[in-house]
Amino acid sequence: MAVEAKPDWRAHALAALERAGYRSSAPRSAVVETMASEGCGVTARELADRLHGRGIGQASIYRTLELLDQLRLVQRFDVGAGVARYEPAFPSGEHHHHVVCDRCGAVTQFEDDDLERAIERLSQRLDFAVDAHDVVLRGECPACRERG
Amino acid sequence: MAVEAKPDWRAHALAALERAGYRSSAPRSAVVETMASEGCGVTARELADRLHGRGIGQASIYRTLELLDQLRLVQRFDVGAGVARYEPAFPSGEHHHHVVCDRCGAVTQFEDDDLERAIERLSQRLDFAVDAHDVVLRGECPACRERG
DNA sequence: GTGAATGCAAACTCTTTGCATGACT
DNA sequence: AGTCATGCAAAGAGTTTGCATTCAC
Repeated sequence: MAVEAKPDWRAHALAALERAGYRSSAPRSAVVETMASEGCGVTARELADRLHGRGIGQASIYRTLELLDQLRLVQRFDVGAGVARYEPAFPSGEHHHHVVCDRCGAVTQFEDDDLERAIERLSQRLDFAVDAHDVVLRGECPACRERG
Repeated sequence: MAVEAKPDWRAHALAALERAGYRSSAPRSAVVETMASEGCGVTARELADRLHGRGIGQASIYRTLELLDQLRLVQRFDVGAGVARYEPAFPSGEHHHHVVCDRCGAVTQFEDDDLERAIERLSQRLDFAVDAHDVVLRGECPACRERG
């Protein structure tokens, strides 16, 4: 738990917010703080549940997440079920994708250069100006497989 | 409009429902019918709006879509915004993925063998027993690009 | 006739918004 | 002081569920 997200996303995010002219406030800091320690695949509701005890309203959570998303400080993704998940995004542009367990809902991440290359080549032959992509794999996680 | 989905998904779907022991009913037929003619990327709400005039309740639409999804007769996917989209699925397993325009929301489909191969290779080195995948690209569609 | 399927409406969940209050610069 | 940002609560949108009724077999 509480493993710090790689380079120091927390500081990066707070600096970016200030640079963009947004005020520093308790809710914003708390969201950044929690996402930095929480890491991958947090939902707004989870953040809200955790931060409500500190007197932070859910509206601020959603507003902060929207803000962070606009500034490209977090990446938003869906694994179905109509709940948005968020995770820290790094300026380097490096990223990963997700595998979801159909039985227990567990979300794990992975990276794959071949996949990235295939998507890049593919993007060039499409009419669209592609600037982002999401890949979600579905299946059974190791734990559920063992359970039969 | 009303272009028939390739091999005859309509007949295939109705037969599969019957074979699985489900009763034939007006709502189920209407959903299959509409999806066959509508094709790619329909939302439950769109179906409901269209079929409500024929005295079909939205609950039946959702229930039928869930059923078709379980039987793998439709593929469900999300392009964000928290709305589920559905489209006919073929037993051959052949499928495609989607590009979404960030500006106007237009959804287009594409296929790519390289991409499929990359995902297959990748799936084998993961702990998960992967049995499905979704890929969503995002960007600007040709029309929006021209508009600047 | 009997049980499955339906339609309606209410309930739920996630997310967004209006507005008065409070906080940062 | 002047705004920007917050919290609360209500409103929205999409989807699910309970239940009496209807329909397929």
